[in-house]
Amino acid sequence: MPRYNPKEVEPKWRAAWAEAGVFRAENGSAKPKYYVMEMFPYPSGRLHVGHARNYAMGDVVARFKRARGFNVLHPMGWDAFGLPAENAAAERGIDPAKWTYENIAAMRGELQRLGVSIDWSREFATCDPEYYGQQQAWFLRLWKKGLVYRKDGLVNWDPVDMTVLANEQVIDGRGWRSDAPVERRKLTQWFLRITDYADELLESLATLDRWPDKVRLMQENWIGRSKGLRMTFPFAGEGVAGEPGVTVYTTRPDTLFGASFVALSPEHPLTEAMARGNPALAAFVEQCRKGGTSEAAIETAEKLGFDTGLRVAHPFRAGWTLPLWVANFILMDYGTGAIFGCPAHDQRDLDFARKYGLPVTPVVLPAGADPATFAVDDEAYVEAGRIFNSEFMDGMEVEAAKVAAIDRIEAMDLGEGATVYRLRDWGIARQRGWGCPIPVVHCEKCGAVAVPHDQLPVRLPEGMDFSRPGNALDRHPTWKHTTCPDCGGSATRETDTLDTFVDSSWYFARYANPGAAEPIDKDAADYWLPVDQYIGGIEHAVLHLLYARFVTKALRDEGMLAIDEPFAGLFTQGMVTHETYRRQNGEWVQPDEVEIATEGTTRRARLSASGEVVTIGDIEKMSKSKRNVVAPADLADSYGVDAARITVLSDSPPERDVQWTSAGVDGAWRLVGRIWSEFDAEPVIEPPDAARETEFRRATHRAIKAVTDAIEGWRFNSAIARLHEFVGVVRRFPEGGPARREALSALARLAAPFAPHLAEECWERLGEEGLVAATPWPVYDPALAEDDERVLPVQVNGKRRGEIRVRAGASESEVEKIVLDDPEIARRLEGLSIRRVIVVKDRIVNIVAA
RNA sequence: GCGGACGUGGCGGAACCGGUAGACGCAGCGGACUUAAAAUCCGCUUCCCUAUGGGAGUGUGGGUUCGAUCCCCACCGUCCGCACCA
Repeated sequence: MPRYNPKEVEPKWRAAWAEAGVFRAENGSAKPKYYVMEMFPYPSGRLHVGHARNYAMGDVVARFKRARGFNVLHPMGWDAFGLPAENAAAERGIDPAKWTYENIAAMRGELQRLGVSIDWSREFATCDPEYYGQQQAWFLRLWKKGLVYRKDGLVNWDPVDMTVLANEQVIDGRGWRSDAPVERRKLTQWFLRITDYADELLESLATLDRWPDKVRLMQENWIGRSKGLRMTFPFAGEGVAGEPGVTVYTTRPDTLFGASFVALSPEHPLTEAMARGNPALAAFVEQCRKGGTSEAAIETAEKLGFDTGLRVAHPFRAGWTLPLWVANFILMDYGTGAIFGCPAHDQRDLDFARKYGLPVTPVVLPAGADPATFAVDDEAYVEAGRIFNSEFMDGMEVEAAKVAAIDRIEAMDLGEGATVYRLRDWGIARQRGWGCPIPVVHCEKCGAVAVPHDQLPVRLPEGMDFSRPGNALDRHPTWKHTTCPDCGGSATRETDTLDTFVDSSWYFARYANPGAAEPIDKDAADYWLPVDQYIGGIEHAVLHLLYARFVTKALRDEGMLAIDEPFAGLFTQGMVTHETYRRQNGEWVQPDEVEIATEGTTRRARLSASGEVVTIGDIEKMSKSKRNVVAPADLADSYGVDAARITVLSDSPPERDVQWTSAGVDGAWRLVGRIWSEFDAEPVIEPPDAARETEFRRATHRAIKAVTDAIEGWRFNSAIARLHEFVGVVRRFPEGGPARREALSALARLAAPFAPHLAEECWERLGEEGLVAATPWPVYDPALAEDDERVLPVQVNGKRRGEIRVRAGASESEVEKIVLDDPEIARRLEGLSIRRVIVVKDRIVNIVAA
């Protein structure tokens, strides 16, 4: 009996699939559509097992849905702009486009080798001019509409990558890619008005019922809507020329009578105005700016303040004035960049007030506290209670008092109820050469002018110089010099390019018809969208998934899409992690270059080649930069693609992170061999035995049900466990006959989403027509999948004391009689009197006795 | 600090609605086949004890229930997100 030889079998079936075109999605088919996609990869050059796991998952779903009769769209593309290509260009002096397309070719080959059932006819890369030209087209439409704008402002500057970052790309004060501390810089920037959609982005999260709660919650927190009061404290006495007062935002207008100061952000325009004539204040502002961004400075969080000497008037009591401070803890980015401080009911204000000796007046009384003696010491009281010390609000609950305060301020014309968001507009310009050019020309006379539609795409030039840091597009000798589309005079092109998150914010719509002359083929998109199942990493919970939702809504309002949300279902798969290894000189080292020795409880790592000791670092997500990658190709070389696919899917539930170990591959390889040997075996000729046939058929139908349910519930690891069991069953019934044929037919089809090549080979050996990939999923007979006899455990006082056999569906009284007649149970009940017998149909019996 | 998730054998994990805890795999042990090994196949494998039986057991301590890995409360631990957000 020859062993299964994946090296011969696998390429044969991939060729057969390609020839038959079984994975081609048909626009407008009469079948129900199903759109499943994984987040497209950055073409780093090589697939690692994390990719393999991700795409294998999507492929299981795609193959399963296809077998269930759906017209499946399972596309693939490349998120191809970005810094690694520039870095490669800088290091090796090669063209980033060449580097990128070579990587794409290599990774496409690896993905194809994995046997993922992708419609390759729809493939594109975001660096294809045909793609980014269409992106430029819709970008200009949004500009025309006012959703794109330019603004001078403080931006997050990554000093290592030498580019601007969006707020979403700053993690703990550091660049999301470079990990370098982010600086604040003043720059003219391009923005997308995502805040126009803040409410809808928040509200429609509720419609995403097939998204993980965690992701919805993270987006909710990121948008950070809060309701409160925006109001102005007029200057009392001397003020700032031309300014009526200080406008603050608060969510606690109920505590206005507890106010003891008003404070401005160091970056507030009023602060800047005052600092011009006040060197001490200017020095304070400078001091705040210095410490402001570093992680350590935020952690220690010492409250610093500067008393401007000015005073503002409290709105509710004539003659009551509050001092105006500048304080380092007030963010210019949030609310109005100014607050009123109520130390008794806000911890931060309390810390500040204690430090600078400002009054602390409680105005919210906890239930049961004595208004005469209640005081706040070092801990602000932030819970519910009744308002006191507050004139017209006295006796109200907090929520009622908020309404009353807002009403009063509105009546006085000093402010109004307001909603404020944490979400900021999306800064989309990057000072990089390898990105989608912003299709705008700057003319001295006409200003910023859109490039006319018939001149799109604005293509990147060849021969950019990446050998120095900074924007290679900007310093290209000729590219930016052009003429103004309006007046024909000399003009320069915009040399900023778009954030790569723009590229990935609409690609799912382009797959519907990637050759369309418009950005989005409306008919095709109406047919395919929304994506039924999107699969990707949790790290994109806010960034990519928020941007894609926003762009979808913006394009919908342009009439380019008919959907409100791009992704009806989202699955966030776990990451594949691995230890990291680092040489003494700081270079990262790949796991396959390292040997690990265990001495007692300590583990030491050395380079296999030289014996040099390397440091064992943290367990992290596999990434090219840390070099802690394991290539699926190595697994596939030794065990075949199917075993590799089973390995990455079998050990852990899909949503969980897994620390990579090659241990599982032996089990996967055995499964492949065991399945094959059943198809390869000569059937044993035995006289028919009706009881055995029935038993076998029951097991087959149970297996079909179990595997089907597991796939539908995204329990791929359990589905594979059920396959293991089913092969064991098939093995115990070697006699040839209809039941065996039924079992083998089912086995091949159940295995197909996981081990598609093996399944085809088995299908052929069975003598079936056509490809498994184009064959309907097996259907189980419920009557066979359910046993007609049940083994019920019998408990006495909750402890298992025996079991009985009854027919399925036996009534309570029937079961009770059988239990009480059972001699073994009777022995257990000796000397006890039965209080109660609980029978759960087809499940369990519990006798309560004392 | 705020919000969330998770905690089950030597290991990865299973248990879908509150109903036999540990499916399936890995590793380990024993056996078959073999001159031998590999491969393959079969069996055992939560822990403890005075062992054809009994007891304990799903991070810890309580609670609800006939019955809790599952629900509730408190605590411990791990991980993730946000964080001077007014």
